[in-house]
Parts: sequence; C-alpha cells; structure tokens
Amino acid sequence: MNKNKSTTDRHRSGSTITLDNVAKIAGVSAITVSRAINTPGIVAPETLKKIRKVIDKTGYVPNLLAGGLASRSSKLIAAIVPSIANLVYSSTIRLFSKSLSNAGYQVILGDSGYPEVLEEELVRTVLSRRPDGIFLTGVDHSPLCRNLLFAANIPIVETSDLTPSPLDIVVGFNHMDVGHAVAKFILSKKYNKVGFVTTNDARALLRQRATLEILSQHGVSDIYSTTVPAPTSLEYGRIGAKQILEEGFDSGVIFCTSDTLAQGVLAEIQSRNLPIPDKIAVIGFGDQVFAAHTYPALTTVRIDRGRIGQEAADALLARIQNRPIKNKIIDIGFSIIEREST
Amino acid sequence: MNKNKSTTDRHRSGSTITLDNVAKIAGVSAITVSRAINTPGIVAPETLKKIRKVIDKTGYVPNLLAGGLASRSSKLIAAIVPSIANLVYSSTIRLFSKSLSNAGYQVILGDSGYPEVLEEELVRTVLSRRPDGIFLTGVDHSPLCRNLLFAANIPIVETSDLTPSPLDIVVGFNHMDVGHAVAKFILSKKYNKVGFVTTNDARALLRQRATLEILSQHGVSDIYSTTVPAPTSLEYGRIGAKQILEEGFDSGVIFCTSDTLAQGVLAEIQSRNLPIPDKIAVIGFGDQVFAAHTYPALTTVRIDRGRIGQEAADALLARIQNRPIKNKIIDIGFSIIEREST
DNA sequence: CACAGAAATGACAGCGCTATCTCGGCAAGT
DNA sequence: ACTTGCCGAGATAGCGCTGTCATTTCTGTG
Repeated sequence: MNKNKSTTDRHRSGSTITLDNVAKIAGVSAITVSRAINTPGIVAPETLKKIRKVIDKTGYVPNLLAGGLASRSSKLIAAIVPSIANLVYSSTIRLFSKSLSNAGYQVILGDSGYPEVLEEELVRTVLSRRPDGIFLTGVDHSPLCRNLLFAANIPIVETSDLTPSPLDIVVGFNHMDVGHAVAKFILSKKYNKVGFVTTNDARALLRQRATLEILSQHGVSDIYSTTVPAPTSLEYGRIGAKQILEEGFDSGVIFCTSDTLAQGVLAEIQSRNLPIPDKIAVIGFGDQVFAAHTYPALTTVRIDRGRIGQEAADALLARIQNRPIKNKIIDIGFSIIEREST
Repeated sequence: MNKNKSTTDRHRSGSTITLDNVAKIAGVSAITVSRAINTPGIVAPETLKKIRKVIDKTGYVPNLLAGGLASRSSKLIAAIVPSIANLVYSSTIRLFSKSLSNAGYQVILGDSGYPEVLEEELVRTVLSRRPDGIFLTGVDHSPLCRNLLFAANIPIVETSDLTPSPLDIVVGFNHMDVGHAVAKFILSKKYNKVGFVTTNDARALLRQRATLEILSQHGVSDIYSTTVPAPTSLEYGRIGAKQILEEGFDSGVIFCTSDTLAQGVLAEIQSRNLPIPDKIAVIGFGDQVFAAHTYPALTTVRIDRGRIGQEAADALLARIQNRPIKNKIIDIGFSIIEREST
C-alpha cells in the first residue's frame, strides 16, 4: 500500500507547516502568501485578511533559511566582539541589535575573546550564515581576514577605534586624543606621581603611550605602571593597585584602562584607608553606568558606547538599503567627566 | 549578444563561489565536495587533498542557509535572555555558546528585556531561523508561546529556575530554598533588623517571600523593604539603601536581589560612614566575579552561572544527537559564601 | 463602449546545498 | 571462477521560499 511513499517521503516532512500549506488552505498561490507576509501593501485587503486568519490558525512560522536562500538576503547581521561578558561591548551591542531589529534584522554574535580562535575563523563561521552586514571590533585584521570580508561583498562597519582607511565604514573615537586629554587633565591637577593600571590591549596601550608622551614633555617623570591580563575586572584592579602601591607609589593619580579596573583600584585604596582623592586620585575609562555611583564617584572618560551601536546600525542599514551615507568615518568623540575621585 | 543571459542571470550570481564551482574546479561532483567538508572520513585521502586545495585557493565559504534548508538542520541554537547587558546572563551564555561552538553550533540571541516585545514574538522571530534547539530563561511562558515551542518540535531547555513540569529540560536551582537558607543564615547571626533591596522580578520576589516566611516564624518582624526597577544596577542599590535607611533602618542586615545591587548598598553605607558589617551587614546574590573583591568582600549566595550554560548545552546536544539524558530536571544548587560584609 | 493602464494574482524556475539511491571497481570468501 | 560486500563517487530530486515574468481583473477616460 502507498507504494510511492518512499520517493515522496524522502525528507520526512514532519508536521511543520509551510507557506505552501498556508496557500492551499487559504485558496491562493504560494507567492501571494509570501507577499502577504513581506509586502502586505500590494495584496488586496480581503485576501490579506483571509491569509492572516490561516496563518494564525495554523501557527505558521516562515522559514528564513529558505527565504534567505531565495532572496539572497538573510536579514542577519553578524557582530564580532571580544566578549559579550563585558559591559563595554554589550552596551554597544544592545543598541545595535535594537536598531536593527526595528528594521527587521537579527544580530548573530561571534565572540573573539578566545585567543585560541583566530578572528578569521570566526569571520568565516559567521559568513557561512550569509549575513547582510558585519560589525567588527577594532580596525586591525589579518590579510586573510580582509580577503574573506571583501569576498563576502557586504557592508562592513569597524568600531571602537578610528582609522583613515576603513574597510568600509568605521565608527569610533581617537585613542591618542583620549590619552592627550587625560594627560592635560592630570597636568592641570598638578599630581606629583602618575600610576597606570592597564590591560595589554592595543587600544589601551595606545592611550597610555599618548598620555605618557605629553606628561614627559611637561617634565612629569614619576611614573608607575602595571599591566594586567585582558578581560578587565575588579579583582585585577585591586591587584594592579596593590602592585603600584608596593612599588612606592604613595600619592598622586592612577589612570585605569577601564572603569571596572578603577573600581578595583578604589577598593584597594579604601582597604588601606588612604583618602580618595586627597592622597590618591583615580581616573577610569568608559563612563560605565556605575561610574557615577561608586563611592567616591569616579572621574572617567566618557565614551558613548550606545551611540557606537546606534551609528553602526544606521550606517549598515543605509548601505544595505543603498542610501547614501554622509561619512565613512564617524568619530563619536569623548569627554572627561570629573567626579569625586580626582 | 548573449541572448540567454536574461534567463540565466535571473539571480545575478555575483562573484560568490559555490560548492558547484569548487566541484567543477576540483573535477569531482558537488556531493563529493559536500562530503569532503561535512564527513571527510568517507572521502578518499587523495580526493580530499585535491578538494581542500581548491577550497583554500578559491576562499570558498559554505552557505549554511542552503545547507540548513537541505539537511533540515541549521546548526543554530536560539537563546532567549532578559538582557545580554547583564553579567548574570552573559556569563551563562558565554559557556553555553562555547560548548555548543565546539560541537559545531552557533548561538543566536534574543533579548527579552524590552517590555514592549512579547516573549512569543521573540520566540517566533528566532524560530524563523529554524534553530536545532532553544534556551529559555525562566519557566513561565504564555500558552501561545508554549504552542509555538511545541510546534517547532525541537529540544528546549529552560533555565535559572526549577519546575516539576518542564517543557522539555530544565536547568536551575530552587529560589525558595535560597530564601530559606538565607533566612537561616540571618537568624544564626542574630541581626535585629532585616532590610531587602529587591527588583520586582518574579524569582527575586520568590526568594524574598521565602526568607520572610522563615524570619516571621522565628519572630523577626523588624523588616524594611524596597523595590527597585528591573535591571539591577549599582545606582539602584544606592537608592534602595538610601530609602531603607531613611525609613529608620539603622542596623542589621540588608539582603539584595543581586551582587550589583549589593555593591550599590555598600557604596551608600560607606558614603554615610557606617561600619560594615559592625553596624550594617550586606548579603548579595549571585557571587559575581567581583563579589570576592569588593571592599569589604561581599557575603553572597553562590550560583554557578557558568554551569547552567554548560549543563544546558550538554542536555541540548544530547537531545539533538539522540543520546539518552539522565535527568530532565537538573538542579545545580547554590551555597552561601560568607565573606567580610556579614 | 472600447481601451490603456493599474492592481492583484499566478506560474515557473531556481537559490546552494544534502538525503537517498545507484553504480563501478576491487578484495575476500567459497 | 563466481559471489558477496564494501568503498568511493555520482545522478537526481528536492528543502521552502522569492524574483521575474505573464496573466487576469478592475478601474477611469474620451
């Protein structure tokens, strides 16, 4: 019985209901259902209502793998970030995703924070989903990675840094400028000694170098510096501070790679009962939400991380929709927020 | 010239290179290239080498939209979390993604933290990508949402809570038990007054209720409580503490919904120069990485968030690979970590 | 009332890949 | 020598959707 079953059921169709099923039930053609979903404006109101009713009744969920394959547009945007478990990036990604989801796109995340995984492998993995655009963190990419990216032929936005020659679009700020501004701030306060608690991240080191440059130009040479491992944490803030303090730093200002490190520095100083900022002042970086509410409130460099996500999304959408973009290089700037810790 | 172009180029094929291209160049059939990529074991070493060379030379990146459509397996796992910008969830997701990516799966995130977006809409959106499994946060889902989930016919893992009747698998811990344990801890310390700084999250309220239950059974009735808005933050920890303090709470212990809130509570107390824990003690929840390194170090309830991600990934993979799972209900437990703040 | 033009719908052919079946070739068993 | 079975590779037919015509139906105009 049912002899042609073996051919028909090659792929066991399961119970998943397809666009064709909806079409048949509604008594229209498949393409009309497709239009009812994607461009309801060009479907007659009557027909639309009929189709919508069937969709609701059947619980039809479109298959975007099939849709993406046919339309050559996956409605997917890839984002490569060093770590989602880092508020610095997640606050960017949050707004980035939000803007894109309003436009009907979903974000797929790649975590580049594992040193054993090369960026190009990660890029290859996300590209296999055929995203309509890609968000990168940083502006340094291996030649292989650049090739992959170019071959994919999709809009690219690099973030968190600036470069005169972006792959496509870049949204960020100038780390050297930050370093210089912080140096000037430090000079204005006439701190006698300057400490650094820094991760060995390229951009963090750039900021530190820029700060040191100006400081040395002005004869400030009593410098203490320590480098801590990459994901910034309160713990390493404390460890870093401890190190500097034990090396003889006993008063002045400590500039940290992140607010999280700064928080640890505050804790370490407090645990030693040294008055902040009278004896030791602290400067963070990032102006994370908590920075205004630590005790004492943290002086820091404000970076509008949300805006990076926003601008990146806008730029990507403009490219995808073939709208002109005003600027391939978007500098979101920064500002020093002075609070109680200095 | 080139008259049949219009039909052939219906979809402008661009320059993207396909599996067929690779096959032609390597002088084998498409399916052999497919096998070389997915099941290299069953391809002759010679052939494999030849194909690999072509792949490298051409920079071929497989199209997983097409692959997923044909194989009915997208190699995608969906995860719905309240907010990626919350370390509580991102530390779970990090390990979850990591385990899955080792097995060749990618995670696609849905952020349910926006009250204007219903969970079922979010679920529908991610299901349209035809994930091979889904990770949910919490165990309360609308009937519509449950229907969608069941219709998708994929393994489901609910997390962060426990229920005797999971949709499929549940990985979490018992919030009532936590509340009881904290109550007993508080009783053992003989604090005269107890304050709560709580978000109006279902699970947080459950813990608080359980704590109160035991406390009242033991005649502790000097209770101060304040509710703060949903994403926990240092700022609201301070605000919550301020409220409690102004209501007359002047000594005892404050139990917080999260370590982040507790951090704010610590800051507020310190800003008032009240000794911790001699005058006021603080208990957090979650044992975030920073909890051990605040000043004073935070007493808290340890939840192994990473393990939730790990177990969730393992369970999902077992289901997908049709391996038996030991237990549909996985209780990861908790423990109270006593530090300097009590 | 005929007819251009718009509006609504449909037929068809793929998008790039993999499940399934098929087949030639070769070593081992009888 | 002949069968058996396995290994490696290929042919074929979709997966579920949408781009691109083609067709039908409905306006409004002179």
